[in-house]
Amino acid sequence: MSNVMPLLAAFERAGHRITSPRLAVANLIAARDGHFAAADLVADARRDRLAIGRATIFRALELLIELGAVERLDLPTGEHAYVSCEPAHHHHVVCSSCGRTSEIDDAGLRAFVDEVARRTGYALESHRLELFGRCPACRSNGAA
Amino acid sequence: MSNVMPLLAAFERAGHRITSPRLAVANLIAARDGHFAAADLVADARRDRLAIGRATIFRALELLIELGAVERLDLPTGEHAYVSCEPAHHHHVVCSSCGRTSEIDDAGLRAFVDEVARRTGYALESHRLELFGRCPACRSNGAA
DNA sequence: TCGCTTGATGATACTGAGTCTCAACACGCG
DNA sequence: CGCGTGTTGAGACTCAGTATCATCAAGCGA
Ligand SMILES: [Zn+2]
Ligand SMILES: [Zn+2]
Ligand SMILES: [Zn+2]
Ligand SMILES: [Zn+2]
Repeated sequence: MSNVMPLLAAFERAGHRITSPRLAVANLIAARDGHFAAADLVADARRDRLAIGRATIFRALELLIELGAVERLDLPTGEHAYVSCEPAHHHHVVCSSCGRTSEIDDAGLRAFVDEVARRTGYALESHRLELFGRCPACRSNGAA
Repeated sequence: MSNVMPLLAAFERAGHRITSPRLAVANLIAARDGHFAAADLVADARRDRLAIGRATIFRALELLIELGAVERLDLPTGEHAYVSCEPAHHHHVVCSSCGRTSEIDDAGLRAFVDEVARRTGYALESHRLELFGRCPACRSNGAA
Protein backbone atom coordinates (compact mmCIF):
# COMPACT_ATOMS: atom_id res chain seq x y z
CA MET A 1 0.00 0.00 0.00
CA SER A 2 2.98 2.31 -0.21
CA ASN A 3 4.18 4.32 -3.16
CA VAL A 4 6.18 2.98 -6.09
CA MET A 5 8.06 6.19 -6.68
CA PRO A 6 10.71 5.79 -3.98
CA LEU A 7 11.53 2.36 -5.33
CA LEU A 8 11.89 3.59 -8.88
CA ALA A 9 13.88 6.56 -7.67
CA ALA A 10 16.27 4.19 -5.93
CA PHE A 11 16.92 2.39 -9.20
CA GLU A 12 17.57 5.59 -11.07
CA ARG A 13 19.71 7.16 -8.40
CA ALA A 14 22.10 4.25 -8.61
CA GLY A 15 22.21 4.35 -12.38
CA HIS A 16 20.16 1.24 -13.03
CA ARG A 17 17.61 1.09 -15.76
CA ILE A 18 13.96 0.94 -14.93
CA THR A 19 13.06 -2.03 -17.05
CA SER A 20 9.60 -3.47 -17.25
CA PRO A 21 10.40 -6.42 -14.98
CA ARG A 22 11.82 -4.03 -12.39
CA LEU A 23 8.80 -1.80 -12.67
CA ALA A 24 6.59 -4.81 -12.17
CA VAL A 25 8.49 -5.89 -9.07
CA ALA A 26 8.33 -2.36 -7.67
CA ASN A 27 4.58 -2.38 -8.21
CA LEU A 28 4.20 -5.71 -6.47
CA ILE A 29 6.20 -4.46 -3.51
CA ALA A 30 4.24 -1.22 -3.32
CA ALA A 31 0.99 -3.16 -3.40
CA ARG A 32 2.03 -5.19 -0.38
CA ASP A 33 0.84 -4.39 3.08
CA GLY A 34 3.24 -5.22 5.88
CA HIS A 35 6.23 -7.44 5.48
CA PHE A 36 6.49 -10.08 2.81
CA ALA A 37 8.66 -12.94 1.72
CA ALA A 38 10.30 -13.25 -1.66
CA ALA A 39 8.00 -16.15 -2.33
CA ASP A 40 5.02 -13.82 -1.87
CA LEU A 41 6.21 -11.66 -4.73
CA VAL A 42 6.70 -14.71 -6.91
CA ALA A 43 3.15 -15.80 -6.12
CA ASP A 44 1.80 -12.29 -6.76
CA ALA A 45 3.52 -12.19 -10.13
CA ARG A 46 2.02 -15.54 -11.05
CA ARG A 47 -1.42 -14.45 -9.94
CA ASP A 48 -1.18 -11.34 -12.13
CA ARG A 49 0.08 -13.40 -15.06
CA LEU A 50 3.28 -11.40 -15.19
CA ALA A 51 6.08 -12.95 -17.17
CA ILE A 52 8.84 -12.37 -14.62
CA GLY A 53 11.42 -14.98 -13.78
CA ARG A 54 12.03 -15.95 -10.21
CA ALA A 55 15.68 -14.98 -10.48
CA THR A 56 14.71 -11.51 -11.65
CA ILE A 57 12.54 -10.96 -8.61
CA PHE A 58 15.38 -11.96 -6.32
CA ARG A 59 17.75 -9.72 -8.21
CA ALA A 60 15.50 -6.69 -8.03
CA LEU A 61 14.96 -7.31 -4.34
CA GLU A 62 18.67 -7.60 -3.75
CA LEU A 63 19.28 -4.34 -5.60
CA LEU A 64 16.65 -2.50 -3.61
CA ILE A 65 18.14 -3.77 -0.37
CA GLU A 66 21.56 -2.55 -1.41
CA LEU A 67 20.07 0.82 -2.20
CA GLY A 68 18.27 0.98 1.14
CA ALA A 69 14.78 1.12 -0.33
CA VAL A 70 13.91 -2.31 1.05
CA GLU A 71 15.08 -3.81 4.29
CA ARG A 72 15.43 -7.38 5.43
CA LEU A 73 13.72 -8.14 8.74
CA ASP A 74 14.34 -11.06 11.02
CA LEU A 75 11.17 -12.16 12.68
CA PRO A 76 11.26 -13.61 16.19
CA THR A 77 10.64 -17.02 14.64
CA GLY A 78 13.90 -16.81 12.73
CA GLU A 79 12.23 -16.30 9.37
CA HIS A 80 13.36 -13.59 7.03
CA ALA A 81 10.98 -11.03 5.65
CA TYR A 82 11.26 -7.88 3.58
CA VAL A 83 9.70 -4.49 3.97
CA SER A 84 9.99 -1.38 1.83
CA CYS A 85 11.18 1.71 3.66
CA GLU A 86 13.01 4.99 3.70
CA PRO A 87 16.70 4.93 2.81
CA ALA A 88 17.73 6.79 5.98
CA HIS A 89 18.83 4.84 9.03
CA HIS A 90 15.90 3.91 11.24
CA HIS A 91 14.28 0.91 12.90
CA HIS A 92 11.00 -0.93 12.66
CA VAL A 93 8.15 -1.79 14.92
CA VAL A 94 6.52 -4.87 13.51
CA CYS A 95 2.98 -5.99 14.24
CA SER A 96 3.09 -9.64 15.21
CA SER A 97 -0.50 -10.00 14.16
CA CYS A 98 -0.92 -8.29 10.79
CA GLY A 99 2.72 -7.77 9.82
CA ARG A 100 2.43 -4.04 9.18
CA THR A 101 5.43 -2.02 10.25
CA SER A 102 6.12 1.51 11.44
CA GLU A 103 9.43 3.18 11.11
CA ILE A 104 10.95 4.70 14.19
CA ASP A 105 13.60 7.26 14.55
CA ASP A 106 17.08 6.36 15.72
CA ALA A 107 17.59 9.41 17.92
CA GLY A 108 16.63 7.97 21.26
CA LEU A 109 18.93 5.05 20.73
CA ARG A 110 22.11 6.89 19.98
CA ALA A 111 23.02 7.60 23.58
CA PHE A 112 22.58 3.95 24.44
CA VAL A 113 24.78 2.84 21.56
CA ASP A 114 27.48 5.28 22.58
CA GLU A 115 27.30 4.05 26.13
CA VAL A 116 27.72 0.45 24.99
CA ALA A 117 30.72 1.42 22.87
CA ARG A 118 32.28 3.15 25.84
CA ARG A 119 31.66 0.29 28.22
CA THR A 120 32.73 -2.55 25.94
CA GLY A 121 35.52 -0.87 24.04
CA TYR A 122 34.10 -2.02 20.72
CA ALA A 123 34.34 0.26 17.69
CA LEU A 124 30.70 -0.05 16.72
CA GLU A 125 29.92 0.00 13.04
CA SER A 126 26.26 -0.87 12.76
CA HIS A 127 23.35 -2.18 14.72
CA ARG A 128 19.97 -3.67 14.20
CA LEU A 129 16.91 -3.16 16.32
CA GLU A 130 13.49 -4.61 15.75
CA LEU A 131 10.50 -4.31 18.04
CA PHE A 132 7.54 -6.66 17.92
CA GLY A 133 4.05 -6.23 19.26
CA ARG A 134 0.44 -5.68 18.29
CA CYS A 135 -0.36 -2.55 16.38
CA PRO A 136 -3.16 -0.19 17.47
CA ALA A 137 -5.48 -1.45 14.72
CA CYS A 138 -5.04 -5.08 15.68
CA ARG A 139 -5.46 -4.25 19.34
CA SER A 140 -8.81 -2.58 18.85
CA ASN A 141 -9.91 -5.34 16.48
CA GLY A 142 -9.71 -7.69 19.41
CA ALA A 143 -9.04 -11.20 18.15
CA ALA A 144 -7.83 -10.31 14.66
CA MET B 1 35.90 -21.29 25.14
CA SER B 2 33.00 -20.96 27.56
CA ASN B 3 31.88 -23.44 30.17
CA VAL B 4 29.80 -26.55 29.52
CA MET B 5 28.03 -26.43 32.84
CA PRO B 6 25.38 -23.83 31.99
CA LEU B 7 24.43 -25.86 28.94
CA LEU B 8 24.09 -29.07 30.89
CA ALA B 9 22.24 -27.24 33.61
CA ALA B 10 19.76 -25.99 31.02
CA PHE B 11 19.01 -29.55 29.94
CA GLU B 12 18.51 -30.71 33.51
CA ARG B 13 16.44 -27.75 34.58
CA ALA B 14 13.92 -28.53 31.86
CA GLY B 15 13.78 -32.20 32.74
CA HIS B 16 15.71 -33.49 29.74
CA ARG B 17 18.24 -36.24 30.06
CA ILE B 18 21.89 -35.49 29.59
CA THR B 19 22.67 -38.19 27.09
CA SER B 20 26.05 -38.72 25.58
CA PRO B 21 25.16 -37.08 22.26
CA ARG B 22 23.87 -34.04 24.12
CA LEU B 23 26.95 -33.92 26.26
CA ALA B 24 29.05 -34.07 23.12
CA VAL B 25 27.13 -31.22 21.52
CA ALA B 26 27.43 -29.15 24.68
CA ASN B 27 31.18 -29.72 24.64
CA LEU B 28 31.45 -28.69 21.00
CA ILE B 29 29.52 -25.51 21.69
CA ALA B 30 31.59 -24.71 24.77
CA ALA B 31 34.77 -25.25 22.79
CA ARG B 32 33.67 -22.67 20.23
CA ASP B 33 34.90 -19.13 20.30
CA GLY B 34 32.49 -16.53 19.02
CA HIS B 35 29.40 -17.34 17.01
CA PHE B 36 29.04 -20.47 14.98
CA ALA B 37 26.76 -22.08 12.45
CA ALA B 38 25.08 -25.43 12.87
CA ALA B 39 27.29 -26.70 10.08
CA ASP B 40 30.34 -25.82 12.18
CA LEU B 41 29.20 -28.17 14.90
CA VAL B 42 28.60 -30.91 12.38
CA ALA B 43 32.10 -30.40 11.02
CA ASP B 44 33.59 -30.33 14.53
CA ALA B 45 31.85 -33.58 15.37
CA ARG B 46 33.22 -35.19 12.23
CA ARG B 47 36.70 -33.94 12.96
CA ASP B 48 36.56 -35.46 16.43
CA ARG B 49 35.22 -38.72 15.06
CA LEU B 50 32.09 -38.39 17.17
CA ALA B 51 29.21 -40.62 16.15
CA ILE B 52 26.50 -37.98 16.30
CA GLY B 53 23.82 -37.66 13.68
CA ARG B 54 23.21 -34.34 12.01
CA ALA B 55 19.60 -34.34 13.17
CA THR B 56 20.68 -34.81 16.76
CA ILE B 57 22.90 -31.76 16.60
CA PHE B 58 20.05 -29.67 15.26
CA ARG B 59 17.74 -31.04 17.93
CA ALA B 60 20.13 -30.28 20.77
CA LEU B 61 20.65 -26.79 19.40
CA GLU B 62 16.91 -26.24 19.13
CA LEU B 63 16.44 -27.36 22.70
CA LEU B 64 19.14 -25.08 24.00
CA ILE B 65 17.61 -22.16 22.16
CA GLU B 66 14.23 -22.89 23.67
CA LEU B 67 15.83 -23.00 27.09
CA GLY B 68 17.64 -19.73 26.48
CA ALA B 69 21.14 -21.17 26.82
CA VAL B 70 21.89 -20.53 23.16
CA GLU B 71 20.69 -17.64 21.07
CA ARG B 72 20.24 -17.22 17.37
CA LEU B 73 21.95 -14.15 15.92
CA ASP B 74 21.26 -12.49 12.62
CA LEU B 75 24.41 -11.13 11.11
CA PRO B 76 24.32 -7.99 8.96
CA THR B 77 24.81 -10.21 5.93
CA GLY B 78 21.53 -11.97 6.63
CA GLU B 79 23.17 -15.20 7.74
CA HIS B 80 22.10 -16.93 10.90
CA ALA B 81 24.57 -17.81 13.61
CA TYR B 82 24.37 -19.20 17.11
CA VAL B 83 26.04 -18.16 20.31
CA SER B 84 25.84 -19.62 23.79
CA CYS B 85 24.75 -17.19 26.47
CA GLU B 86 22.98 -16.49 29.72
CA PRO B 87 19.27 -17.33 29.95
CA ALA B 88 18.29 -13.84 31.14
CA HIS B 89 17.16 -11.22 28.63
CA HIS B 90 20.08 -9.28 27.22
CA HIS B 91 21.65 -8.28 23.93
CA HIS B 92 24.89 -8.91 22.12
CA VAL B 93 27.75 -6.90 20.76
CA VAL B 94 29.29 -8.94 18.00
CA CYS B 95 32.81 -8.50 16.67
CA SER B 96 32.62 -8.26 12.92
CA SER B 97 36.20 -9.43 12.70
CA CYS B 98 36.60 -12.41 15.03
CA GLY B 99 32.98 -13.18 15.80
CA ARG B 100 33.34 -13.09 19.57
CA THR B 101 30.41 -11.59 21.41
CA SER B 102 29.83 -9.72 24.65
CA GLU B 103 26.53 -9.64 26.42
CA ILE B 104 25.08 -6.29 27.31
CA ASP B 105 22.47 -5.41 29.81
CA ASP B 106 18.98 -4.38 28.78
CA ALA B 107 18.59 -1.62 31.34
CA GLY B 108 19.58 1.38 29.23
CA LEU B 109 17.20 0.32 26.52
CA ARG B 110 14.05 -0.01 28.52
CA ALA B 111 13.20 3.67 28.54
CA PHE B 112 13.58 3.81 24.77
CA VAL B 113 11.32 0.82 24.29
CA ASP B 114 8.67 2.34 26.53
CA GLU B 115 8.89 5.58 24.62
CA VAL B 116 8.38 3.78 21.32
CA ALA B 117 5.36 1.95 22.73
CA ARG B 118 3.89 5.24 23.89
CA ARG B 119 4.49 7.01 20.61
CA THR B 120 3.34 4.26 18.27
CA GLY B 121 0.53 2.77 20.33
CA TYR B 122 1.88 -0.74 19.83
CA ALA B 123 1.63 -3.24 22.66
CA LEU B 124 5.25 -4.33 22.50
CA GLU B 125 5.96 -7.95 23.24
CA SER B 126 9.59 -8.49 22.39
CA HIS B 127 12.52 -6.91 20.69
CA ARG B 128 15.86 -7.79 19.28
CA LEU B 129 18.98 -5.65 19.29
CA GLU B 130 22.35 -6.58 17.95
CA LEU B 131 25.38 -4.32 17.71
CA PHE B 132 28.28 -4.96 15.38
CA GLY B 133 31.80 -3.61 15.48
CA ARG B 134 35.40 -4.52 16.16
CA CYS B 135 36.25 -5.81 19.60
CA PRO B 136 39.11 -4.31 21.63
CA ALA B 137 41.37 -7.30 20.89
CA CYS B 138 40.86 -7.05 17.15
CA ARG B 139 41.34 -3.30 17.26
CA SER B 140 44.73 -3.53 18.92
CA ASN B 141 45.72 -6.41 16.65
CA GLY B 142 45.53 -3.97 13.79
CA ALA B 143 44.78 -5.88 10.61
CA ALA B 144 43.52 -9.14 12.15
C1' DT C 1 13.61 -59.76 36.16
C1' DC C 2 10.23 -58.88 32.43
C1' DG C 3 7.74 -55.96 29.74
C1' DC C 4 5.78 -51.50 28.85
C1' DT C 5 5.97 -46.55 28.00
C1' DT C 6 8.27 -42.67 26.90
C1' DG C 7 12.05 -40.03 25.30
C1' DA C 8 16.18 -40.01 22.31
C1' DT C 9 18.74 -41.24 18.27
C1' DG C 10 20.40 -41.46 13.44
C1' DA C 11 19.84 -42.48 8.50
C1' DT C 12 17.54 -40.61 5.00
C1' DA C 13 14.39 -38.02 2.32
C1' DC C 14 12.53 -33.77 1.83
C1' DT C 15 11.55 -28.61 1.65
C1' DG C 16 12.21 -23.97 0.53
C1' DA C 17 15.09 -19.75 0.27
C1' DG C 18 18.48 -18.01 -2.13
C1' DT C 19 22.42 -18.51 -5.70
C1' DC C 20 24.74 -19.70 -9.97
C1' DT C 21 25.23 -20.54 -14.90
C1' DC C 22 24.52 -19.63 -19.32
C1' DA C 23 22.48 -18.54 -23.54
C1' DA C 24 19.53 -15.06 -25.37
C1' DC C 25 18.09 -10.30 -25.44
C1' DA C 26 17.90 -4.97 -25.26
C1' DC C 27 19.77 -0.90 -25.16
C1' DG C 28 23.23 3.09 -26.11
C1' DC C 29 26.68 4.70 -29.03
C1' DG C 30 29.87 5.26 -32.78
C1' DC D 1 24.83 -1.65 -38.79
C1' DG D 2 27.87 -3.70 -35.03
C1' DC D 3 29.89 -3.81 -30.68
C1' DG D 4 29.87 -3.72 -25.43
C1' DT D 5 27.53 -3.74 -21.51
C1' DG D 6 23.55 -4.48 -18.60
C1' DT D 7 19.41 -7.42 -18.15
C1' DT D 8 16.62 -11.41 -18.35
C1' DG D 9 14.68 -16.18 -17.61
C1' DA D 10 15.04 -21.24 -17.34
C1' DG D 11 16.80 -24.42 -14.79
C1' DA D 12 20.28 -26.62 -12.03
C1' DC D 13 22.23 -26.23 -7.73
C1' DT D 14 23.46 -25.38 -2.65
C1' DC D 15 22.60 -25.45 1.97
C1' DA D 16 20.07 -24.79 6.41
C1' DG D 17 16.66 -26.65 8.57
C1' DT D 18 12.66 -30.13 9.01
C1' DA D 19 10.10 -34.43 8.75
C1' DT D 20 9.75 -39.44 8.84
C1' DC D 21 10.42 -43.62 10.82
C1' DA D 22 12.45 -47.55 12.60
C1' DT D 23 15.56 -48.54 16.34
C1' DC D 24 17.39 -47.94 20.90
C1' DA D 25 17.79 -46.85 25.94
C1' DA D 26 16.11 -45.30 30.35
C1' DG D 27 12.66 -45.54 33.94
C1' DC D 28 9.14 -47.96 36.22
C1' DG D 29 5.72 -50.84 37.80
C1' DA D 30 4.24 -55.82 38.12
ZN1 LIG E 1 -1.46 -5.24 13.26
ZN1 LIG F 1 19.80 2.74 14.83
ZN1 LIG G 1 37.27 -9.37 17.52
ZN1 LIG H 1 16.21 -5.92 25.42
